[in-house]
Amino acid sequence: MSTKAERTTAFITETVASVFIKHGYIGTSMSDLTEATGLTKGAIYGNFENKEALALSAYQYSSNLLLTKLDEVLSEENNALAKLFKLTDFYRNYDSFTLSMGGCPILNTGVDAQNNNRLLVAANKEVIKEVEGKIALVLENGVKRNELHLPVTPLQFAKQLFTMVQGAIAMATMTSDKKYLTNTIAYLEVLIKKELKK
Amino acid sequence: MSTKAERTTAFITETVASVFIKHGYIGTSMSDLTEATGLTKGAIYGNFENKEALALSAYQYSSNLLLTKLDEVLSEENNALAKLFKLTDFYRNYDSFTLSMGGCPILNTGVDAQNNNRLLVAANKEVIKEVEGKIALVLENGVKRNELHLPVTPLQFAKQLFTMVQGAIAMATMTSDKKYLTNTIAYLEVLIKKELKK
DNA sequence: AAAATTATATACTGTATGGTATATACTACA
DNA sequence: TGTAGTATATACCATACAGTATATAATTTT
Repeated sequence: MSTKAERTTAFITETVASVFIKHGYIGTSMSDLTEATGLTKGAIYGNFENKEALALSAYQYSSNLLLTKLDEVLSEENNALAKLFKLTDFYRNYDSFTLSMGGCPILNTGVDAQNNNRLLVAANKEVIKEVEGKIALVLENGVKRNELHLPVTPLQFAKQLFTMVQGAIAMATMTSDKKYLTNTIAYLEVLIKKELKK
Repeated sequence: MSTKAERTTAFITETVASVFIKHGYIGTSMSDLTEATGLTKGAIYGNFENKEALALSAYQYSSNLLLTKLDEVLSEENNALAKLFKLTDFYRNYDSFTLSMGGCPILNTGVDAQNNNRLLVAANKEVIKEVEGKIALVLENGVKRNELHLPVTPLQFAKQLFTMVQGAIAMATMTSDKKYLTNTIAYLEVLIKKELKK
């Protein structure tokens, strides 16, 4: 079993993750973090070197939740097309998935940190690559197993798909209107049926 | 001609606009603004009630640059389809258009202000509506003049189009990779030819 | 259970923050 | 050109910021 200290470190990371996503790196103050955790600065600085290290740890925790969930969603089915529809299903209600996270970690961190924190930007780029890679892998295996055909390379199609999803997330976030998500997902499902189905 | 004071007010607004878009509302300090303008706090607070009023004025200036440009782009041609291709042409190099603005005012302000400034969020929602309205109007007139046909309502198609564009902007911004823009625009141009062309 | 170790709380840095009161410099009109 | 009015600069608030030194409390290990 883990030591008390390790559990405290994890507790801080998990607790502040949504605060950083909500208010951004600069927008989050140390007092926001002591308030959220119920701990003091001494406790926080005893577990993390500084605010930036904590923000990075928090981002890794949040993005990992997303990446793990995607793995889970994409492993529910065997057929590539079925996997893709599980994926669209997941993103149709992405707003409720990200509610407890404080928003979409990729979008919020990616935009907020752009001109403020290079480490977070770099980490976010890596996560985007991973997501695209997961989708591309599904497509690639689908082609190999002759379950679908693609108009472009797997990675290219994955990028295009994720771009549309991310656009829907951005619009839904900015307007507080879930319809952007539902409509885009509906469009994507038609697109998958039309373009990929053999 | 305008008075010196009016010109100073305009100068401050125009100068700080990109700073606010780059660093966000909270991420922008008064000293950032005095540095950018070369003026002192006395000058700034003599022209604006507070930081929030200045940020709002700056956002209105930035978003107006975009809205005006869109009007310009959409008035270059008469035919609806030609107008749409002028629009995709514009967004293909949107990154260079927004370079001097400090980024995309809609995306950056929309995401940054989400949990920090209600006024900016409201203003941004309004701008999104206006952009969608402009695109929808082109589509609507195109249908009326029998220049194209639509699978859905003009506003619905406009929203879907803008969502994809905004997704490309978000991805290009977060990854510093322009290909998201060029590829999405290429996709949209094919889509317009396939779906709307009579 | 006691001692050694580690983790957290308290109290405190120096600096930066948004904002203001007032003095000084400039502008615009007579 | 002189002067009233206005705009900007300076000097200053009180507060909040990230971060630290040290004291106290809790946890391990023996």
